[in-house]
Amino acid sequence: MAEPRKIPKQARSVVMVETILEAAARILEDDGIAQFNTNRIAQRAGISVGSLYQYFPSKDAIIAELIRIEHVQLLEDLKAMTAQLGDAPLQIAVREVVRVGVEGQLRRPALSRSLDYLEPGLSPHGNGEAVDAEIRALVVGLLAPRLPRLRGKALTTAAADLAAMSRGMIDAAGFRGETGQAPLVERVTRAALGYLAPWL
Amino acid sequence: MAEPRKIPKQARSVVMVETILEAAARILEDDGIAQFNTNRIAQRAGISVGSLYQYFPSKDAIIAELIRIEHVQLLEDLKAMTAQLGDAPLQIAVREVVRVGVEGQLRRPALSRSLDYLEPGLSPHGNGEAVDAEIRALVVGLLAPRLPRLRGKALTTAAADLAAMSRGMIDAAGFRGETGQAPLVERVTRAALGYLAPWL
DNA sequence: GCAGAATGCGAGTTAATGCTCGCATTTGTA
DNA sequence: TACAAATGCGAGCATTAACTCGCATTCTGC
Repeated sequence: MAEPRKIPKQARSVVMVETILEAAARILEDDGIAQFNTNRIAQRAGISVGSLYQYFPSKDAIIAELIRIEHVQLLEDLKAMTAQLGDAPLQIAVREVVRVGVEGQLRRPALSRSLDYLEPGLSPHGNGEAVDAEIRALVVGLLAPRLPRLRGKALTTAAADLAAMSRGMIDAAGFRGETGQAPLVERVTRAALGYLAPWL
Repeated sequence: MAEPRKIPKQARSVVMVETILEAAARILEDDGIAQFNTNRIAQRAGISVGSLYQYFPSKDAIIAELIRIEHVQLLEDLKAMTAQLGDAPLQIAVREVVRVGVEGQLRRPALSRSLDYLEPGLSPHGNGEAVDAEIRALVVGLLAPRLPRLRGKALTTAAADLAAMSRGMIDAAGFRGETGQAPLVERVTRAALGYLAPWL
């Protein structure tokens, strides 16, 4: 999974990259992982496979880029939320993190679920790792000052557990067709706070 | 995904079915989903593709059977546990359900994760649905008498949420290489009880 | 307007893989 | 032993899909 062969310089090629990614996303949403192939992406995008391979070295690179974009979006949303948070207590902080997560995953539920399922299949050390590390660090940064007794390995484990349980519940809810966000935020928040209770 | 063409009648063919399933499981564990194909399964099982297709009508049928076996095992473990449970309080009941789930998923963590990942890709209405319904009913049957105020839609949603959060956390723990079960059981139980707290 | 760079094309190549089919071998039964 | 049913085989067919490559078109700077 090397870099794209060409880096878009002209406006039309920038548009093309966006068109490819949006077509890929729609195929994951509408047709599912099994139908996700480069020929179909090109067709849906209204371009040729050749053009696709000008900007993405492989099919996996397209998936990786979709995941990266989603994670970057999540990171930005989390940063914006954190800025508003001040020194709010743990209950509020956790609820806000969960809310940002739910909003992000339910924006395009089928797409998010597909990407969650595809993620572990990608090459272990993509360049999206940096973004993920930043997300983990941000969550740890929210928990640590509010739970002084939670530190060391338990702290990173907690961040991983909270992420895993949220993702699991949100994916399942999206799969069941749940669209209302508020009740889901409440449920996930309860579970998360229950998890963290011993350190409160 | 129809029934197998032939139903094993002689001992050797029963052995063959088991050999095929075990080979398929090992490929999922050792080589990953990408390498999971019928030719490789036959090779690893030391039999021919033709023989494989005598007993499984398609590749998906093999996956479905692996999932079904795992779910049947889970159901039996849950039943055995329930029989021992008596009228233990909610905290104990939840911990025991979680423990059975953790033990089941961490018995062969990589396999369970692969199957979790493959499950949604299968044809929607496989015959494994009956087992799943029984599992859900059993969990509901454990929760309902201990949480009288939890009923109706909230009850089934709770069962689904608890399953999703457990699976998410356990899969992630397995992925990180966590092998000790007791700490994981504790963490998942805390989250589950936190989720259920409003109805206590 | 022109040259060259950038972009775009899509038929074709190549490899992987799900699955079939006609035949060979083994097993159960009389 | 004789026979049929059950089981087993694996070369090969058919399809799918990732990816290439030589050529056509469009844009940019001078």
